[in-house]
Amino acid sequence: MPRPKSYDREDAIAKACAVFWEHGYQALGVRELEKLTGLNQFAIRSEFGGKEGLFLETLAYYSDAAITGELSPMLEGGIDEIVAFLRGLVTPGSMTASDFGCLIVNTGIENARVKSPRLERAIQDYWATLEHHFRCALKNESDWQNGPAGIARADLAKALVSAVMGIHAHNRALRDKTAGLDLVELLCTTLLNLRAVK
Amino acid sequence: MPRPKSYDREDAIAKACAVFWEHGYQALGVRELEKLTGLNQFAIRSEFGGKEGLFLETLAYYSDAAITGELSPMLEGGIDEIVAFLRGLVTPGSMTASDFGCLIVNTGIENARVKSPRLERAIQDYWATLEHHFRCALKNESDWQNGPAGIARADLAKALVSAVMGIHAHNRALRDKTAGLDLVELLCTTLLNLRAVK
DNA sequence: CTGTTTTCTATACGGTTGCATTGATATGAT
DNA sequence: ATCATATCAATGCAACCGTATAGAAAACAG
Repeated sequence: MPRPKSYDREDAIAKACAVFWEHGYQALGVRELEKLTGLNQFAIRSEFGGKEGLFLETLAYYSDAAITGELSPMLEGGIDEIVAFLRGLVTPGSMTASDFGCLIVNTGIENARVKSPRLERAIQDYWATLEHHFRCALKNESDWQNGPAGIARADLAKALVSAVMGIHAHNRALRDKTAGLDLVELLCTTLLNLRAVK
Repeated sequence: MPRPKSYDREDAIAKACAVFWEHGYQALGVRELEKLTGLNQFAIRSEFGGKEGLFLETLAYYSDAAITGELSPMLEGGIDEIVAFLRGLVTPGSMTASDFGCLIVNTGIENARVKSPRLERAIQDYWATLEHHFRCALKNESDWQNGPAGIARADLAKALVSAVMGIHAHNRALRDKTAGLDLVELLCTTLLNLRAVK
């Protein structure tokens, strides 16, 4: 029987997620990664397939947590659920509000250089999923195809995706998890108005 | 008399700006920087004070170009000028529309790790300037302090700053300078509506 | 042509990168 | 107790990092 592993896999990924979130992918060396996660170098290679492999698992872990924990109410909900999600982005204590922004946003900006196809796909999938959730909530809310001000549902969903990126980017740039608050409230007002005049 | 320099200072900064914009700050090595800008390593040290010095001049160059070339109309203009600026962010051919996003946004996300105080200040100054320009244009437009939907002018200006970050981040993440188009149009609609019911 | 000045090219430096290798170590089965 | 197995800590590797230094090269003054 083999020697037992000195780490808990899930726990290690959670720690890796936190440190990649804060420091970024390229900037974080393997040796620093060891110290911060409690993993040893051999484990990073054999268990995760090196630094990029660990990072990919981290992205999946982060995405799953966000989707099941924060996005999912929008699948069955409406504008109220969109509003709740948006407010969560700038609410201290919420999973999606962080001084370090969003791991996916950060990676999307980094990866324009790294150009890893695997990272690329993880990122695009996440944004497609977010857009899908917005679409669902907007569709659930009503049967309008074109809003009162000529706003198409599909376009509004895409616009919200850009806005979410901006809220996260602002939070990180200012190291303040509430930096994007004004955009959040503007969007909430717009969405609630949209329903009022529906 | 000294040996003449083999480079044009302004031209070198413009090239450095382009490559930092595309590849980021940390990710771009000095040797690669040499090749891409035509500068030699000695010049980077003696003329600009090393890699960070060159990058700071690059940030100043980028900021000045954006402020004088794209932001300034908002100082004397109104909502029309804000709309024109926002549309420029996703209009191919515009200086502020790029597959690589925005140098300041990218740096703001990188610098959460780099933690250089000099970079920090350049970034914060830029966003403060952008917010100021939005404020001016909104103030010029009318004398309302609180918009019809309870939107304060100062809050709207801050919201627009977050939105600009999001548009750039989306453009870069998708390597498509029009990715943020839907948010741009949503904001334009909101702004023009705001004026209509003023 | 010589001397002075500044930039140039080339090389060197210590430190870090991600990954690979090696021999010790810890487990349960036999 | 011995063995098989897989993980561990430690070290080595070539490549790169940003910077520093040294000698060659290019300009003009005298």
